[in-house]
Amino acid sequence: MPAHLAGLNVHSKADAEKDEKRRQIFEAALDLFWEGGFHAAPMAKLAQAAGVPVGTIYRHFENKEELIHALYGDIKGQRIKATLADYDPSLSLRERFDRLWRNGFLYCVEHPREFRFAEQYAHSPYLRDAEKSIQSELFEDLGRFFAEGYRDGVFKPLRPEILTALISGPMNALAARAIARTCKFSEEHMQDVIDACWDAIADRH
Amino acid sequence: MPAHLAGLNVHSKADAEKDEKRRQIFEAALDLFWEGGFHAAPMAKLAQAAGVPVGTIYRHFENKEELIHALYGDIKGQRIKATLADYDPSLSLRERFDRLWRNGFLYCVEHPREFRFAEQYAHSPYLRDAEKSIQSELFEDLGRFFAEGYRDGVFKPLRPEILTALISGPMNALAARAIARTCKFSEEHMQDVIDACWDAIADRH
Amino acid sequence: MPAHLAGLNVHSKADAEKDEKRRQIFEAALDLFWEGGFHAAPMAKLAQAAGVPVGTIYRHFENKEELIHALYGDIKGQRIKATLADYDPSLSLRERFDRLWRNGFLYCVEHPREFRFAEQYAHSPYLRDAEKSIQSELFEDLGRFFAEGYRDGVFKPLRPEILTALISGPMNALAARAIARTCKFSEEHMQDVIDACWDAIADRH
Amino acid sequence: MPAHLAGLNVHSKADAEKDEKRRQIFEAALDLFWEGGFHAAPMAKLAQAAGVPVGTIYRHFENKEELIHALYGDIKGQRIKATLADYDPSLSLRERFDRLWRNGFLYCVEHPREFRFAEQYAHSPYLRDAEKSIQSELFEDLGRFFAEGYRDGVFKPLRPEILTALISGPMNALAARAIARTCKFSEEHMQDVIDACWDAIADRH
DNA sequence: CATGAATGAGCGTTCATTCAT
DNA sequence: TATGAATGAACGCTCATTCAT
Repeated sequence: MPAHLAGLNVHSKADAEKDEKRRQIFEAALDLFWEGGFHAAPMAKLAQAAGVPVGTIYRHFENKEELIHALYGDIKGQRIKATLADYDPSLSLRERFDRLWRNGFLYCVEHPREFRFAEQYAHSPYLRDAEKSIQSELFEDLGRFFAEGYRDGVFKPLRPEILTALISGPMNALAARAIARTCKFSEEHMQDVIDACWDAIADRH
Repeated sequence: MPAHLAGLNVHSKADAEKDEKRRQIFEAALDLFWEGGFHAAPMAKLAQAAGVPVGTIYRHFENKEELIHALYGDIKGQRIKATLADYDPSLSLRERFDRLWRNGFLYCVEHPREFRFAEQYAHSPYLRDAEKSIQSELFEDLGRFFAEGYRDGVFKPLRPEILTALISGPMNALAARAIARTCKFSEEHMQDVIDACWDAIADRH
Repeated sequence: MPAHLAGLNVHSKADAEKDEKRRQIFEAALDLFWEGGFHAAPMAKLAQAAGVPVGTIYRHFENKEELIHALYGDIKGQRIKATLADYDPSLSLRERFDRLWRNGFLYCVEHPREFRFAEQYAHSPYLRDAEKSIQSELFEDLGRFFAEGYRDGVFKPLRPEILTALISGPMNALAARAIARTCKFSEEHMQDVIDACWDAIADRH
Repeated sequence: MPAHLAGLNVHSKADAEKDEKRRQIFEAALDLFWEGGFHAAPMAKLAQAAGVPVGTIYRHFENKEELIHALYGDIKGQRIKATLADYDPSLSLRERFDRLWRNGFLYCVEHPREFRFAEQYAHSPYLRDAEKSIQSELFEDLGRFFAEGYRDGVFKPLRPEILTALISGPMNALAARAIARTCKFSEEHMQDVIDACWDAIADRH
């Protein structure tokens, strides 16, 4: 690679290594947090579990708190990405709803460490700074999805926060149960819940 | 009180004082937990805020963890009690549902410290022992309420955990928002949400 | 008992009760010290094990340290008493030696709690005040025993402390082993050791 | 040292520093334990006396108990080493016995802090794990010494534990006295005691 | 006199962060 | 730049002793 183009490269070898370290630290954190919450993870233990020296963590994150915020941001992004993975605007609203719910729920159930951490974080005093870290581009599809539902009179004329609560409230509650009991919901159960959530938000006129 | 009845009194003066201390400690804990979570409340600070010496806390609770478990149990009981405060089996299922939801939601919104603590606890690694602390008598009414709904075909034939998630999921999510924003939902909003939750669980055949 | 003689009674009923309490406390202390040394015995635990209220211990002993000193004095007295139990000045020196050694050793082995406590005490910083608590009358026989041995040229002309060390040194060391291994020395073994100790102190000219 | 041999050095500079710290901590512990036993030495005080921060102690020893065990092991090794310092298999058994006893005794008397600590430890509830820490190689000479004595019929046919008790029992008892009184035994006294111990173990047929 | 709940100084230990190498 | 030993404030908890009842 010519020297004058080096700067254009988004991912140099050094960057790749940096990302790799970051990933390792996140993984180690998820493992330790899963086992015993934020407290069960002293930085030294975290570093060892991640296979990096303690000092290295501080080169990637200003301090423990920032590491936690960053991890939350990362997971939030992943969850949204997974939720929208196969989003197809050409499908009907109802079909899109099904997919979105199913995707979101499956992400939680298939990423228990991530889900549990996010729940813990979201209900802890760390939450404050959270809103900043949303990758807003990902929300565009969701925004259009809601707008369409309102426009066509398919959704009840309730504030978006309320619709969101009617959807993600049950989703999170059931994901937590599914994880705690380590028994996956059957496909049929899941469809029942999706239908129920749809009933909650759909306007029957 | 006649002397010959003194022995029948469940609460002696000493017991009353003990309860009073317990209350003070719980109150101090709620204040400090509200401000900064479990960590922001060292036992010494807690003791000072409660106006008791450190050692006294340990006469009431085996250790910090048990204090937290006990506080959760206490709040859980309060919430259930508040939810069922004016439960009237002679009302229609729908009317009872409205009251239950409203009562539960208002308890959360009117007891933000208690609600936030309970949410934090429920999503933390402390959760494990929680189930034990349920005062099961209080659940009897709720049990009958669900049973009646199933029997009459008013509720969808879904497992009770699912119905519960469809009700308390949105309730908690909205209470958290209401508290965080420190703006109460209007009466009208609340009724909309109750209706939506009813739609989620009600069987339309 | 006529009232005017009450004062002459060394042991009134109250005194007897006092002794009984004292005994209970000593017993509880020996049990707890045996299990885990001085530290494993908080005053509250001690009181509970003794079946008396905490305050009562402080009516019998100024503080924990004095209780320990008193217990040591008590045991020291018991051991000397047991050692001299069947002392008979009319026997030969050698016969008396055998009995003394045997008695002393058996006291240790048969009172492991007392022995272990005394050893622990004697090698701890508590020792300082110990010498005071000897009941000197009991030593008279021993004093005469040694004096006789020196006078008749049966014992080596060494300072009494040295003779004592030559006798009680091995006795304590072996008692400790016997207790730790929970296997009693056989009669034959014991006689061998007594003979060896005698060889150590006896002057062969 | 030539550069190509540097790697062969068992003790790097860092190791040397570590040993130095360890020594400082041991020294401080001996000073404080001498003055008032295990209790008179809170970790903070210990750290200050050793001239290191508290945390540093915990980098060298898992906890206070392990520090005490390690100190005991260290002293035990020193004592054995001192006892065998000039061991010469070509000397007669009796000459070797004299040297061993004298060396052992002098170590105690010349290292009063070490001796007192070891005695305290050996009679405390800590003892349990002690046996592990013996440097067994050092015992080889002693083992051969005893074996030779038995083989040649010089020693009484008693179990080694008994012979040991007959030797070290008086040694420790006298060392404790010598230290407590801070008056050294004269050379003559010491020889008398050595002779007495020899009489205790030697078989006269 | 008898009681045992109350007290709070003091303990052993942890761990986020720094900085000499 | 990379490392991980060093740091010490802060924590949860204990327990000898007191004193109101």
